[in-house]
Amino acid sequence: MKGIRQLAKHLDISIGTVSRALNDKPDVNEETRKRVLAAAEELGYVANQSGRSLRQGTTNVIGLMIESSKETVENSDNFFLGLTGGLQSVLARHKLDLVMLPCPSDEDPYEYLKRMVARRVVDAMIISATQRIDRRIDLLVKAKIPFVALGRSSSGGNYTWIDLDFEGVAASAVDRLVAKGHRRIAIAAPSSDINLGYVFVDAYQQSLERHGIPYDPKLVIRVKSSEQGGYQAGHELLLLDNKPTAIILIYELMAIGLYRRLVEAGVVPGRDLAVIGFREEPRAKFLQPALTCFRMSLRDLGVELAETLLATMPAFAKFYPKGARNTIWPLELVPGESDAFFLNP
Amino acid sequence: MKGIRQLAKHLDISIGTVSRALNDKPDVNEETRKRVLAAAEELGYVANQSGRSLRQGTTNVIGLMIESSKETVENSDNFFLGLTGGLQSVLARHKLDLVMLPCPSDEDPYEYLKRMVARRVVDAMIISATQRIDRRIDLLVKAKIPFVALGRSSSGGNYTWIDLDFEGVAASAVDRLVAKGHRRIAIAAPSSDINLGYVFVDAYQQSLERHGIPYDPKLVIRVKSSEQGGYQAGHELLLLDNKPTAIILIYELMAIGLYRRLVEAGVVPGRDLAVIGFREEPRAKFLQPALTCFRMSLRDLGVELAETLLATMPAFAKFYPKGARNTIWPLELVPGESDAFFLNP
DNA sequence: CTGAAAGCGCTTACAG
DNA sequence: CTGAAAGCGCTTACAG
Repeated sequence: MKGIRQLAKHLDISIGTVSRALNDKPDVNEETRKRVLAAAEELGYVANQSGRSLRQGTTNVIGLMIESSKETVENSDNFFLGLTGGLQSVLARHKLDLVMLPCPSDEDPYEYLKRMVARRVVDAMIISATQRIDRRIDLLVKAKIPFVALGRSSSGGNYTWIDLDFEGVAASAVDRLVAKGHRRIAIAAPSSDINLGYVFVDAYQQSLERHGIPYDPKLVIRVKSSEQGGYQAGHELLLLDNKPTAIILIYELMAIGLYRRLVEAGVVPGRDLAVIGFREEPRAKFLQPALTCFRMSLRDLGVELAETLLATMPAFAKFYPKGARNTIWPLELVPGESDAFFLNP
Repeated sequence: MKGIRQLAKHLDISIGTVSRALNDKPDVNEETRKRVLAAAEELGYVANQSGRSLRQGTTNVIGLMIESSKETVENSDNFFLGLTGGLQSVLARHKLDLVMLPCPSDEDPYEYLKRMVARRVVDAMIISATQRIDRRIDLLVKAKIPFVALGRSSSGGNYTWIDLDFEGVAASAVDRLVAKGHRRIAIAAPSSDINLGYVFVDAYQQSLERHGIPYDPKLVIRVKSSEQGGYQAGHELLLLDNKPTAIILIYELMAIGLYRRLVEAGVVPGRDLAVIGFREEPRAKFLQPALTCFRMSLRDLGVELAETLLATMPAFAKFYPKGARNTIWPLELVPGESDAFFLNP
């Protein structure tokens, strides 16, 4: 089976009718439609996507751009794979397919995205790991490609995004620690220019202020968002003159490295130092003592991302009356033992 | 900037010349080529992929199919993301792009692949997690789509694959344990129909035989390929009447769950029970005592996969004289402490 | 309800 | 070296 032409010839009808039957258009004789569908199934005919795309001006493919830097590969969990389930469950309603576009680590993400967008391989894009200044957003806005960003940014003006509730996490963590008597609370923040670092540190600062605790820049420890970064954070923390009694982590895998460094130094998390981790993570689950952290559903986030994205696409907006919007995605506290103790005054 | 037509008009030359200049064809005036490239860069013109694909009959896209079952999402590490670096470094030589195609968990992988193949969204495919009987392979062979499978299978006859050296791992693990005095060696094997399970158990059996150790089916513990599976394996091992003194794991994350169950039972890995894990994994690195396991480079495997795939593609075979082939990918033993003790006779 | 035809944006023989 | 034209495989007004 080659193309629609052969299928039409085989059925002895025109290609127009075959196309209409296959695409569920009205005004096709039911009998004819059945014959066409049966023959297509039998001969394994499926319309060539390039032909469709060219004619329709739409690819019916949604791209999820992922950055596969060495750091991401070694340290990220399956964050993106976790999103795909929710994304696909929504996209499937509209017969849209999801493809993941891994940006090569030696290619500039901006150039990569530009190329993908210009070639029109997808109808819309999901980007993530937004930077404080992120030219990708300006690019997408300017190219008028529907998109949603997982993460806020200073770039792009009024674009559509969903972001995790870093403010809520920071406030909740600080409140919890202060309630247990902590006043010197450190934070491990990313050394990169990723936007969430700014948001998190700001929120941390404001939370301290609410409790009348002076902000000490020495307690903001800048490290890589990785297990190694967590180890490094532990290391630097131990070198501080006026040691903090608690630390809040901004990235899930940091906890593993941090615990490791603390154990080496004979410091017991949850007894000598209070630790609050970020996102609950299968890999960090077995840490002893159990890590206090925050829970969210990647699947639900995927659903929200997809529905928000579709709301920005002219062809689907009507199904999503909530419209393109900006959403702060909540996380739920999961109390553990890593911050259970009360500080003696 | 819309299409090649506008670009040509802007330059006041024909679209044919524009196309030839952009595609590095010979017989284009150097001056003209420069003008075209400059104008394309300036106006941000990149050829529409659908138009190219339709005309050329090739998409210049390679698909990497990944299955995103709940189990994979929660437990697999970034195995696939780890491959992309190596894959892309080879594909970039030929201006081929890599897309990851995540099969929705509620869709049959066979149907998903069939749809992707029929729509001609990719020129060639990489599949993985091959089953003992895997209809996807028959499908790809029949459809004459170039492909390479990461994993052997009984299906498909003489197809192109790369697979890990499970035989070598099993032999090396058994030899090592026997040398330390072990005679009752258990193995945690996958409960699914994935082909590597068969290969691994067979190799384990043969290795025992070489040492004249009788095969005891009770020592083959079938569990899920996950951290939880490892926990379960530990649990079942502890219930055995005639307990093994050693266990070989077939999946990297099992070690974490196994350790957890052993610790609960007061059984110390590396003292009371010898443990040999499978692939070295960042997440399992911090296990105490350090896990004896096997190392491989995902990046190098990605390179090998890409080069093998290209050898199966008529347009690129000439660059890869080694041709389409079947490769057993070696792993290197990384000695740890988890099996360091000698068994008292 | 169906068919004939146009045209989506490209690349590529072919002619000059 | 360049231009004019055909045609890749579809979908979709348009005519009947």
